[in-house]
Amino acid sequence: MDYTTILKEYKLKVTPQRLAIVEELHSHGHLNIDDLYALLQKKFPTISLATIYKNIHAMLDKIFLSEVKIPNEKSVYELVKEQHAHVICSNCQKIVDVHVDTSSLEKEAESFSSFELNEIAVVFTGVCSDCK
Amino acid sequence: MDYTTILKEYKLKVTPQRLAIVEELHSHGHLNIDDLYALLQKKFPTISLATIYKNIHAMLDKIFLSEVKIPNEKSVYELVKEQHAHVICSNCQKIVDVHVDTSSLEKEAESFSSFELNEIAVVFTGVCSDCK
DNA sequence: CTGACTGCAAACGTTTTGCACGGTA
DNA sequence: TACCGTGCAAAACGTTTGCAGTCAG
Repeated sequence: MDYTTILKEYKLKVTPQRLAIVEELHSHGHLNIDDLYALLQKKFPTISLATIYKNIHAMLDKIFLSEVKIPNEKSVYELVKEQHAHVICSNCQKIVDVHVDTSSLEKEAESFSSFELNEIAVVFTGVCSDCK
Repeated sequence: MDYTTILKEYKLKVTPQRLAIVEELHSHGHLNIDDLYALLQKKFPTISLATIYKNIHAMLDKIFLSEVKIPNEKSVYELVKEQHAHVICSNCQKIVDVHVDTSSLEKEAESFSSFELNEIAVVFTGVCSDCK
Protein backbone atom coordinates (compact mmCIF):
# COMPACT_ATOMS: atom_id res chain seq x y z
CA MET A 1 0.00 0.00 0.00
CA ASP A 2 1.18 3.49 -0.83
CA TYR A 3 1.18 5.75 2.18
CA THR A 4 2.34 8.78 0.29
CA THR A 5 -0.89 8.70 -1.65
CA ILE A 6 -2.99 8.20 1.46
CA LEU A 7 -1.41 11.21 3.14
CA LYS A 8 -1.91 13.37 0.08
CA GLU A 9 -5.51 12.28 -0.23
CA TYR A 10 -6.11 13.64 3.23
CA LYS A 11 -4.24 16.84 2.43
CA LEU A 12 -1.41 16.14 4.81
CA LYS A 13 2.10 16.95 3.72
CA VAL A 14 4.32 13.95 3.21
CA THR A 15 7.18 14.42 5.62
CA PRO A 16 9.67 11.69 6.46
CA GLN A 17 8.51 11.62 10.08
CA ARG A 18 4.87 11.34 9.17
CA LEU A 19 5.55 8.63 6.66
CA ALA A 20 7.54 6.71 9.25
CA ILE A 21 4.70 6.89 11.76
CA VAL A 22 2.29 5.42 9.25
CA GLU A 23 4.75 2.72 8.25
CA GLU A 24 5.37 1.67 11.82
CA LEU A 25 1.66 1.50 12.45
CA HIS A 26 1.24 -0.57 9.35
CA SER A 27 3.94 -3.06 10.20
CA HIS A 28 3.18 -3.37 13.91
CA GLY A 29 -0.57 -3.11 13.78
CA HIS A 30 -1.11 -1.47 17.16
CA LEU A 31 1.25 0.87 18.96
CA ASN A 32 1.00 3.18 21.91
CA ILE A 33 2.74 6.54 22.01
CA ASP A 34 5.78 5.28 23.90
CA ASP A 35 6.35 2.36 21.54
CA LEU A 36 6.01 4.65 18.58
CA TYR A 37 8.47 7.10 20.09
CA ALA A 38 11.01 4.38 20.77
CA LEU A 39 10.72 2.99 17.24
CA LEU A 40 10.94 6.37 15.56
CA GLN A 41 13.96 7.46 17.53
CA LYS A 42 15.95 4.81 15.71
CA LYS A 43 15.34 6.56 12.40
CA PHE A 44 15.09 10.11 13.73
CA PRO A 45 17.21 10.55 16.83
CA THR A 46 15.92 14.09 17.35
CA ILE A 47 12.22 13.41 16.84
CA SER A 48 10.09 14.89 19.58
CA LEU A 49 7.05 13.53 21.34
CA ALA A 50 5.25 16.71 20.30
CA THR A 51 5.65 15.74 16.66
CA ILE A 52 4.20 12.33 17.33
CA TYR A 53 1.24 13.69 19.25
CA LYS A 54 0.55 16.33 16.61
CA ASN A 55 0.64 13.77 13.84
CA ILE A 56 -1.50 11.26 15.66
CA HIS A 57 -4.12 13.92 16.16
CA ALA A 58 -3.91 15.14 12.59
CA MET A 59 -4.54 11.59 11.41
CA LEU A 60 -7.28 10.89 13.95
CA ASP A 61 -9.04 14.02 12.67
CA LYS A 62 -8.85 12.72 9.13
CA ILE A 63 -10.14 9.39 10.39
CA PHE A 64 -7.77 7.05 8.68
CA LEU A 65 -6.29 6.36 12.08
CA SER A 66 -8.17 5.16 15.12
CA GLU A 67 -7.58 5.02 18.83
CA VAL A 68 -8.24 1.79 20.68
CA LYS A 69 -8.94 2.23 24.37
CA ILE A 70 -8.10 -0.88 26.34
CA PRO A 71 -9.18 -1.68 29.91
CA ASN A 72 -6.27 -1.13 32.34
CA GLU A 73 -3.86 -0.17 29.57
CA LYS A 74 -2.67 2.80 27.56
CA SER A 75 -4.45 3.53 24.31
CA VAL A 76 -2.98 2.15 21.14
CA TYR A 77 -3.37 3.48 17.61
CA GLU A 78 -3.96 1.66 14.35
CA LEU A 79 -4.64 2.42 10.72
CA VAL A 80 -8.31 2.08 9.95
CA LYS A 81 -9.24 -1.22 8.37
CA GLU A 82 -12.49 -3.13 8.15
CA GLN A 83 -14.49 -3.28 11.35
CA HIS A 84 -12.97 -5.73 13.79
CA ALA A 85 -12.68 -6.52 17.46
CA HIS A 86 -9.55 -6.63 19.61
CA VAL A 87 -8.32 -9.33 21.91
CA ILE A 88 -5.69 -8.46 24.48
CA CYS A 89 -3.64 -10.75 26.68
CA SER A 90 -3.81 -9.64 30.28
CA ASN A 91 -0.40 -11.17 30.87
CA CYS A 92 1.81 -10.03 27.98
CA GLN A 93 -0.43 -7.26 26.55
CA LYS A 94 -0.26 -8.71 23.06
CA ILE A 95 -3.12 -7.46 20.91
CA VAL A 96 -4.74 -9.48 18.17
CA ASP A 97 -7.45 -8.47 15.70
CA VAL A 98 -10.43 -10.76 15.32
CA HIS A 99 -13.07 -10.44 12.67
CA VAL A 100 -16.28 -11.37 14.37
CA ASP A 101 -19.79 -10.78 13.21
CA THR A 102 -21.37 -8.09 15.34
CA SER A 103 -24.39 -7.38 13.20
CA SER A 104 -26.90 -9.28 15.34
CA LEU A 105 -25.46 -7.67 18.47
CA GLU A 106 -25.81 -4.26 16.90
CA LYS A 107 -29.43 -4.90 15.94
CA GLU A 108 -30.17 -6.10 19.44
CA ALA A 109 -28.58 -3.02 21.00
CA GLU A 110 -30.31 -0.72 18.56
CA SER A 111 -33.75 -2.03 19.40
CA PHE A 112 -33.15 -1.99 23.17
CA SER A 113 -31.68 1.48 23.26
CA SER A 114 -33.61 3.17 20.44
CA PHE A 115 -30.34 4.82 19.44
CA GLU A 116 -29.25 5.05 15.85
CA LEU A 117 -25.92 3.26 16.07
CA ASN A 118 -22.93 3.73 13.85
CA GLU A 119 -19.88 2.50 15.72
CA ILE A 120 -19.01 -0.49 17.84
CA ALA A 121 -15.91 -1.06 19.92
CA VAL A 122 -15.31 -4.56 21.23
CA VAL A 123 -12.33 -5.47 23.37
CA PHE A 124 -11.89 -8.95 24.80
CA THR A 125 -9.45 -9.63 27.58
CA GLY A 126 -7.95 -13.05 28.16
CA VAL A 127 -4.79 -15.08 28.22
CA CYS A 128 -3.01 -15.88 24.98
CA SER A 129 -1.80 -19.34 23.99
CA ASP A 130 1.83 -18.46 24.74
CA CYS A 131 1.04 -17.31 28.26
CA LYS A 132 -1.21 -20.09 29.45
CA MET B 1 -29.66 -1.85 48.38
CA ASP B 2 -27.54 -1.26 51.45
CA TYR B 3 -24.23 0.30 50.62
CA THR B 4 -22.99 0.25 54.18
CA THR B 5 -23.09 -3.52 54.06
CA ILE B 6 -21.36 -3.68 50.71
CA LEU B 7 -18.51 -1.49 51.91
CA LYS B 8 -18.11 -3.56 55.07
CA GLU B 9 -18.09 -6.77 53.08
CA TYR B 10 -15.10 -5.49 51.20
CA LYS B 11 -13.42 -4.33 54.41
CA LEU B 12 -13.63 -0.67 53.55
CA LYS B 13 -14.49 1.79 56.28
CA VAL B 14 -17.86 3.42 55.92
CA THR B 15 -17.09 7.13 55.76
CA PRO B 16 -19.64 9.72 54.71
CA GLN B 17 -17.61 10.62 51.62
CA ARG B 18 -17.24 7.04 50.50
CA LEU B 19 -20.90 6.33 51.03
CA ALA B 20 -21.79 9.40 49.01
CA ILE B 21 -19.60 8.28 46.12
CA VAL B 22 -21.34 4.94 46.00
CA GLU B 23 -24.76 6.55 46.25
CA GLU B 24 -24.07 8.95 43.41
CA LEU B 25 -22.83 6.10 41.27
CA HIS B 26 -25.92 4.13 42.09
CA SER B 27 -28.34 6.91 41.29
CA HIS B 28 -26.58 8.20 38.17
CA GLY B 29 -25.33 4.91 36.80
CA HIS B 30 -22.18 6.21 35.14
CA LEU B 31 -20.05 9.14 36.20
CA ASN B 32 -16.65 10.46 35.31
CA ILE B 33 -14.32 11.96 37.90
CA ASP B 34 -15.33 15.54 37.18
CA ASP B 35 -19.04 14.85 37.43
CA LEU B 36 -18.50 12.99 40.66
CA TYR B 37 -16.45 15.85 42.06
CA ALA B 38 -19.10 18.40 41.14
CA LEU B 39 -21.88 16.32 42.71
CA LEU B 40 -19.96 15.60 45.90
CA GLN B 41 -18.97 19.20 46.44
CA LYS B 42 -22.62 19.97 47.08
CA LYS B 43 -22.61 17.70 50.11
CA PHE B 44 -18.96 18.14 51.09
CA PRO B 45 -17.68 21.57 50.08
CA THR B 46 -14.14 20.69 51.16
CA ILE B 47 -13.89 17.29 49.54
CA SER B 48 -10.71 16.87 47.52
CA LEU B 49 -10.12 15.20 44.20
CA ALA B 50 -7.51 13.08 45.94
CA THR B 51 -10.19 11.55 48.11
CA ILE B 52 -12.26 10.69 45.08
CA TYR B 53 -9.35 9.16 43.22
CA LYS B 54 -8.27 7.17 46.26
CA ASN B 55 -11.75 5.83 46.78
CA ILE B 56 -12.32 4.99 43.15
CA HIS B 57 -9.12 2.98 43.18
CA ALA B 58 -9.91 1.29 46.45
CA MET B 59 -13.21 0.16 44.98
CA LEU B 60 -11.76 -0.83 41.63
CA ASP B 61 -9.30 -3.02 43.53
CA LYS B 62 -12.13 -4.70 45.36
CA ILE B 63 -13.87 -5.13 42.01
CA PHE B 64 -17.33 -3.98 42.91
CA LEU B 65 -16.67 -0.92 40.81
CA SER B 66 -15.62 -0.91 37.18
CA GLU B 67 -14.12 1.56 34.77
CA VAL B 68 -15.71 2.00 31.35
CA LYS B 69 -13.39 3.38 28.69
CA ILE B 70 -15.29 5.15 25.96
CA PRO B 71 -13.97 6.17 22.54
CA ASN B 72 -13.25 9.93 22.41
CA GLU B 73 -14.46 10.46 25.98
CA LYS B 74 -13.26 10.37 29.56
CA SER B 75 -13.64 7.14 31.46
CA VAL B 76 -16.74 6.69 33.56
CA TYR B 77 -17.22 4.49 36.60
CA GLU B 78 -20.11 2.29 37.60
CA LEU B 79 -21.05 -0.21 40.25
CA VAL B 80 -20.61 -3.74 39.01
CA LYS B 81 -23.78 -5.40 37.81
CA GLU B 82 -24.38 -8.27 35.47
CA GLN B 83 -22.36 -8.23 32.25
CA HIS B 84 -23.72 -5.64 29.85
CA ALA B 85 -22.75 -3.37 26.98
CA HIS B 86 -22.82 0.41 26.83
CA VAL B 87 -24.37 2.70 24.29
CA ILE B 88 -23.23 6.32 24.17
CA CYS B 89 -24.74 9.22 22.31
CA SER B 90 -22.08 11.04 20.31
CA ASN B 91 -24.09 14.22 20.60
CA CYS B 92 -25.18 14.50 24.25
CA GLN B 93 -22.86 11.86 25.79
CA LYS B 94 -25.74 10.09 27.48
CA ILE B 95 -24.84 6.50 28.37
CA VAL B 96 -27.33 3.66 28.45
CA ASP B 97 -26.83 0.04 29.48
CA VAL B 98 -27.98 -2.67 27.14
CA HIS B 99 -28.12 -6.34 27.94
CA VAL B 100 -27.09 -8.10 24.80
CA ASP B 101 -26.05 -11.68 24.34
CA THR B 102 -22.34 -11.80 23.63
CA SER B 103 -21.80 -15.52 24.11
CA SER B 104 -21.64 -16.42 20.43
CA LEU B 105 -19.31 -13.48 19.78
CA GLU B 106 -17.09 -14.64 22.59
CA LYS B 107 -16.95 -18.20 21.25
CA GLU B 108 -16.13 -16.89 17.82
CA ALA B 109 -13.33 -14.67 19.13
CA GLU B 110 -11.99 -17.47 21.29
CA SER B 111 -11.66 -19.87 18.39
CA PHE B 112 -10.09 -17.28 16.08
CA SER B 113 -7.59 -15.99 18.59
CA SER B 114 -6.89 -19.15 20.57
CA PHE B 115 -6.95 -16.98 23.69
CA GLU B 116 -8.70 -18.07 26.83
CA LEU B 117 -11.11 -15.17 27.22
CA ASN B 118 -12.62 -13.89 30.41
CA GLU B 119 -13.75 -10.32 29.86
CA ILE B 120 -15.56 -8.45 27.15
CA ALA B 121 -16.07 -4.73 26.80
CA VAL B 122 -18.57 -3.53 24.23
CA VAL B 123 -19.28 0.14 23.59
CA PHE B 124 -21.65 1.27 20.87
CA THR B 125 -21.65 4.84 19.64
CA GLY B 126 -24.66 6.43 18.04
CA VAL B 127 -27.29 9.11 18.32
CA CYS B 128 -30.00 8.82 20.93
CA SER B 129 -33.69 9.31 20.26
CA ASP B 130 -33.70 12.76 21.87
CA CYS B 131 -30.86 14.00 19.69
CA LYS B 132 -31.93 12.77 16.29
C1' DC C 1 -6.57 2.94 70.76
C1' DT C 2 -5.12 1.84 66.14
C1' DG C 3 -5.21 1.83 61.62
C1' DA C 4 -7.63 3.70 57.84
C1' DC C 5 -9.43 7.94 55.62
C1' DT C 6 -9.46 12.90 54.56
C1' DG C 7 -7.82 17.13 52.61
C1' DC C 8 -4.16 19.95 51.43
C1' DA C 9 -0.08 20.83 48.81
C1' DA C 10 3.52 19.19 46.18
C1' DA C 11 5.12 15.99 42.77
C1' DC C 12 4.54 13.34 38.80
C1' DG C 13 3.81 11.68 34.02
C1' DT C 14 1.47 12.66 29.93
C1' DT C 15 -0.23 15.71 26.57
C1' DT C 16 -0.55 20.32 24.62
C1' DT C 17 1.06 24.83 23.29
C1' DG C 18 4.09 28.75 21.48
C1' DC C 19 7.57 29.85 18.80
C1' DA C 20 11.57 30.03 15.58
C1' DC C 21 13.39 27.38 12.07
C1' DG C 22 13.22 24.29 8.07
C1' DG C 23 11.00 21.67 4.41
C1' DT C 24 7.02 20.50 1.22
C1' DA C 25 4.31 21.69 -2.53
C1' DT D 1 7.08 31.80 -1.86
C1' DA D 2 3.51 30.53 1.39
C1' DC D 3 2.25 27.57 4.44
C1' DC D 4 2.60 23.44 7.04
C1' DG D 5 5.44 20.55 9.96
C1' DT D 6 9.34 19.93 13.19
C1' DG D 7 11.72 20.18 17.50
C1' DC D 8 12.63 22.49 21.60
C1' DA D 9 11.14 24.33 25.93
C1' DA D 10 7.54 25.71 28.76
C1' DA D 11 2.94 25.23 30.21
C1' DA D 12 -1.18 22.76 31.19
C1' DC D 13 -3.60 18.91 32.59
C1' DG D 14 -5.10 14.85 35.09
C1' DT D 15 -3.62 11.79 38.52
C1' DT D 16 -0.79 10.30 42.41
C1' DT D 17 1.80 10.83 46.62
C1' DG D 18 3.28 12.42 51.37
C1' DC D 19 1.90 14.06 55.35
C1' DA D 20 -0.54 15.84 59.47
C1' DG D 21 -4.82 15.78 61.47
C1' DT D 22 -9.29 13.17 62.12
C1' DC D 23 -12.50 9.47 62.38
C1' DA D 24 -14.44 4.65 62.17
C1' DG D 25 -14.25 0.34 64.28
